[in-house]
Amino acid sequence: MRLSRYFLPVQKETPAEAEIVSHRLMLRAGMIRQASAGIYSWLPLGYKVLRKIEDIVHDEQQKAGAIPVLMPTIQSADLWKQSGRYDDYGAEMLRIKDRGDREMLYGPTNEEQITEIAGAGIRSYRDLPRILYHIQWKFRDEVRPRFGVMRGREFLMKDAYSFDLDKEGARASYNRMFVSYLRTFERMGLKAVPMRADPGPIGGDMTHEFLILAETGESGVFLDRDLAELTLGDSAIDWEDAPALQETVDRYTASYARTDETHEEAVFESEIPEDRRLMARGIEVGHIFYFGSKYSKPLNATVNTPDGEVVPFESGSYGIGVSRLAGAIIEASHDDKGIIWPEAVAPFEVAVINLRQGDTEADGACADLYAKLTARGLDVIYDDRDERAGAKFATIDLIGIPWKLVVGPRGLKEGVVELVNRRTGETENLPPEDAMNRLAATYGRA
RNA sequence: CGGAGCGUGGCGCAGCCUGGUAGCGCACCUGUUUUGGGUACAGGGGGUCGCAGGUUCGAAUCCUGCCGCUCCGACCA
Repeated sequence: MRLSRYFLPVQKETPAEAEIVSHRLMLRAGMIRQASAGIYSWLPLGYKVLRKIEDIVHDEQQKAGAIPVLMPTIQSADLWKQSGRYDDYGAEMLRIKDRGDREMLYGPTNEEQITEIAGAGIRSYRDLPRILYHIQWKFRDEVRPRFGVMRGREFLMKDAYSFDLDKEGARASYNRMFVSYLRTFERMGLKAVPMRADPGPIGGDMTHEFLILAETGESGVFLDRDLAELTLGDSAIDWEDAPALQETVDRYTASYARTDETHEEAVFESEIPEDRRLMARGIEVGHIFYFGSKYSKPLNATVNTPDGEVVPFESGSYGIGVSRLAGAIIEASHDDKGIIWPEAVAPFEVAVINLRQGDTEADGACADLYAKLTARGLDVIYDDRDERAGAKFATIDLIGIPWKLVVGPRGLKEGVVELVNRRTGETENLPPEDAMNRLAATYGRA
C-alpha cells in the first residue's frame, strides 16, 4: 500500500476523552473512531489488526478441533426466557422489539442459541464430543464503558461451546481449549497467564481467566514468577492425546496464579517463596469455564447414551475478547513514540520510508523495493508522501510497524538501505537485496 | 447506579464570570523555502458555538428543559 493513497487519519494531538495509552494510541494512529459511548468504527488500520487477531484465533480454534459457525447478533427472547436468563441478565442486555412487537435482544452471549442448535443436531453419544465456536459482535449495555475498545459496549468476541456426554469428556474439551488459548496468545506475541477464576455456583476447578501482564491492567494479579516464564514455544501439540493435554494444563496450573478477585494472601505466602512472588497488573483477554448442564437441562438439549438413557449435554464455554485484544496488545507493547506491534498482528509487516520524495534515485529504489517485497508476499506500507523524513518516521513509529526500510540518496550512493527494528531501534546498513532477504526470512516468506 | 465535569471548524483549546462583527495552535489548501528524525515564512478555505425554548434592541455568553460525551467509585469478554 502506498501511504499517499491510503486512509490513515493520524493525529498529533491526543483526543481529550482518551485516558489510557492504548485508547490514545488507537485514536492517534487512526485505527478507530468513536461512534457513540462504547461503540467504535474500525478504520482501515484498526480493521487490519482486528482481522489478523481474528485469523489467528480462527486458526488455533480449528487446529484444536473446534468447528466454526456463525450465529446472529439479534436473538429472540424466547430461548432466554426458557433458560431463565431473560430476567436474570438485567439492564446490561439490550432489549428491542420488532415491528410485530416481538421481544428481541442484541446478544450479549450465545449459550442459549448454541445449545438449541446442538440439541437439535446432536442426538446420539456417537456424535460427541463437539466444540462449536463463532466470532461475532456482542452487545452489553455496560453502565460505564471506558478505555476505548478495552471495555466497549459493542465488542467482538470468540465464543466456543463444548458438548460432551459426561464430565470426564467435558474436562477433555476444557483442556483442549485451555492449551489452544496458550498457543493463541503466544502467537500474538503475548504473555498470557491462566489464573484460577471464581467458579461461582457451579463450583469445581474448571474455570480460568487468561490475563496478559501489562502495567496498565485493570486487575491486580498475584502469581508464581515461574508460571510467567512458561512457554509452549514451537512444541508440537497432539490434540488427540488427552493425557498429554492434561499434562500441559497441569503444568500451567501447578502453582499459584490468581487475580485480586480470588486472591488469598495467606495461601500465596505459604505456597510461594518470597523471591518467586510476582505481583503485577493484568488484562483479561480470555475466560473459559465448565458449566455442566446449566443450559442443556432447561433447554432440553439431550443425547442418547449407549445404554439408551437420555441425558443433557455436559458443556463449557470459552471466550476470547477479540476486539479487546487489539487494545490489550498495545497496552503490553508500546513506547513514547507509539505502538510496537508484534510481527504476527502488525497491520503492515514493513514500512518503506523514502527520505527524499521526488529524488529520482530514491523514488526509483523505493518503488523497486516496494514491488519486490510485495511480490514476495510481504505486506508493505510505502511512505511515499511528500513529507520530511521526520514526519514519516513519526507516523510510521506511531502506527507501530515492526520494521522500517529507510531509503535515501546518501545510502543509495553507498549501495545500502537501512533496516530498522521498531522494538529495539537496532539499525543495519545493508544492500537492498540483503535487507529484503532478511525481511522475507523474518516473516517466513520465500 | 452514586459523585464530578465537559459540549465552540477534523483534533487540542481560549472566549462565557461582566451579552455587542467567533478566535488561537495543530491539521488542510496555494505559493516560496527547506530537505537523513514532526522546516520556516506568506496567503487562504472551513464553524447551525450540542438541541429546543425563554429573557433582551442584540445571546457562544444570562435563564429553563432536554440530549450527548468524559472522568472517579461500585460491577463486567
